[in-house]
Amino acid sequence: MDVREYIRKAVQALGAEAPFVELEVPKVAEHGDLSTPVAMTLARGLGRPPRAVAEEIAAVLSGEEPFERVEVAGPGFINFTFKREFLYGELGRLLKDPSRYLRKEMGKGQRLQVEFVSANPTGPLHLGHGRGAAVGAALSNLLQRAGYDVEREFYVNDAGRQVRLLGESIFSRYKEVLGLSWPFPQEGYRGEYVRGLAETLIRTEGERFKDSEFDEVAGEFIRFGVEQMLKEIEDDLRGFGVVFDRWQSERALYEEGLVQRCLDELRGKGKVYEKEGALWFRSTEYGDDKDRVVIKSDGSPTYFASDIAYHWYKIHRGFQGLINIWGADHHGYIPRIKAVIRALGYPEERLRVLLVQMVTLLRGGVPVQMSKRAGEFVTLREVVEEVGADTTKFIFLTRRPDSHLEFDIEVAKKESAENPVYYVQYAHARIQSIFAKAEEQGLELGEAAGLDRLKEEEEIGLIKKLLLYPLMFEGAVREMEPHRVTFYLQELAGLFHPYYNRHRVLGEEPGLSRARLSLCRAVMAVLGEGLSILGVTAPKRM
RNA sequence: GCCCCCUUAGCUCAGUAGGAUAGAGCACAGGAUUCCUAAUCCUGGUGUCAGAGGUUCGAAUCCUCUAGGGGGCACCA
Repeated sequence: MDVREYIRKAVQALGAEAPFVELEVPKVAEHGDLSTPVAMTLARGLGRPPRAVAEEIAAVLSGEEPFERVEVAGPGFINFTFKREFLYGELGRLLKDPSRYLRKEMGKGQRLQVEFVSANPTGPLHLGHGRGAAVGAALSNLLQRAGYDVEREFYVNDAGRQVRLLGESIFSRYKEVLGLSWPFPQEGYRGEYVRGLAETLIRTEGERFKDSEFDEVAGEFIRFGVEQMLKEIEDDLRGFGVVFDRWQSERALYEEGLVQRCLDELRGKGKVYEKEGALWFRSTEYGDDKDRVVIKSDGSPTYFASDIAYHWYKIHRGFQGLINIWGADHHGYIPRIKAVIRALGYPEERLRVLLVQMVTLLRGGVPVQMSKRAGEFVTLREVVEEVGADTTKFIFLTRRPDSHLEFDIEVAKKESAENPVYYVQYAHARIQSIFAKAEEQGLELGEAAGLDRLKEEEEIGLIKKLLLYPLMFEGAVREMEPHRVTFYLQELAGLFHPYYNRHRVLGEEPGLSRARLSLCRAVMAVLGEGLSILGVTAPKRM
């Protein structure tokens, strides 16, 4: 239903140009099925009153095939009402090839990389990581359906201080379990899982590190810890239904000389310089507050060094767009990384950073106390086990990522009967069940036919909503906002359930039943498509 | 001190690229099932869009200031 094309042509007939034709669904039914304020936007440039421009555009459009009525209203809106035959025709197209109708080609095979979660492999994933995972996965799915070639990547910070602290924490527990002692590192990881790791190590490696100093065996402890934690993280993510295409190790960036090569390139471009024994990156040249240290005066690299190399490497791997999904606490880091992109000679739009805000965990309205230092926190795994992956994801995806989220475990569970996710899934399951019944009754499903039998108000409403999916989809892709899908699905289910209650699909005269089955099939296809974007299951039975 | 994000109904949140009379769910009250799944449906009302200025035909949306909440400002990661 590309109404935009009609409008664009009509605008051109006036000798004007509309780079983007805004379309909206009017809040009031009297304003038609769809509306555009384009005349008002153009009026200024044309130096003419908005209503006059609107009248002229409307005059051109009123002859076009899809429209029953084209009206000018208010300050200069153009309101469209579709012909029934047009709606049936579009529904037929949707049914004929749902994925073609529902997945608008926007990416043209452009390669995009979405990097998300990227939690330090020093502990289990917590709920905040879960939010990033849900958003990242849904966004990736969304972009993929828009024709982008998407890679999902997890960046593993397996170099540097944090993993060393993990190693030493394990080492200390290792000694402790063996009845020896080793001072626990100041900022070590105090969670119970560290003791578990130490015990595992004793089981597999025995007591052979018993008399060692940490420095002698640091490499082994770090490698072991990282490996175990990564395994656990990957498991947790799988349990959450989130899978990555690629895991990029930070350590590998060093080992393969990529950090060095990248810094050399920057040096060649004059973007880094030596001062006071350290190597600095000229980020002020790109609007950052101050230049940033890349290599410290003791010769060791900062985190920034590998992050520079990492982004350099991503671009060199041929991605036209990089999307980073970060926790909001990293937002101060954005100007620095953008500066890197520009210093390397690429437009900063090459990188888009989406921030995901913090999650406050509640249980029955009371905040759950978490102490990172003491290693006490509620893990993603625990929440998924208690609440379920579908519900957890759905809750994450019913909020804008950049606003704080209160996640009340009790509410998420208690609501389970009236939880939004079930509301949507239930619509899907109900339709499945109608089909099962129809099959029992030997009713031919076959090709969509007799759609013009759908005359009930609820049916017309459903059809219109279905046909709006592409408009929603396009907006969600453009703005990279998967939560729009979530809201759309709730609205669609909100039209289906009343319809289901008021009208019967089966048991009507066969022609009508077949038409209604077709409508149901379309609703199911759209629900299924949307849920698959969100990574939420579409159950056949509930 | 400087910077970023947030503030919309009792609660949790939407509000699509500046558009018309600001919306859902929850909660609350009452009702619907001999019939395709009652995880459903129907009927009830709710707003100083944090506040004050500004930009314009038009602002919850853009700009400035103020208040409140969160986060960030290292040769930390």
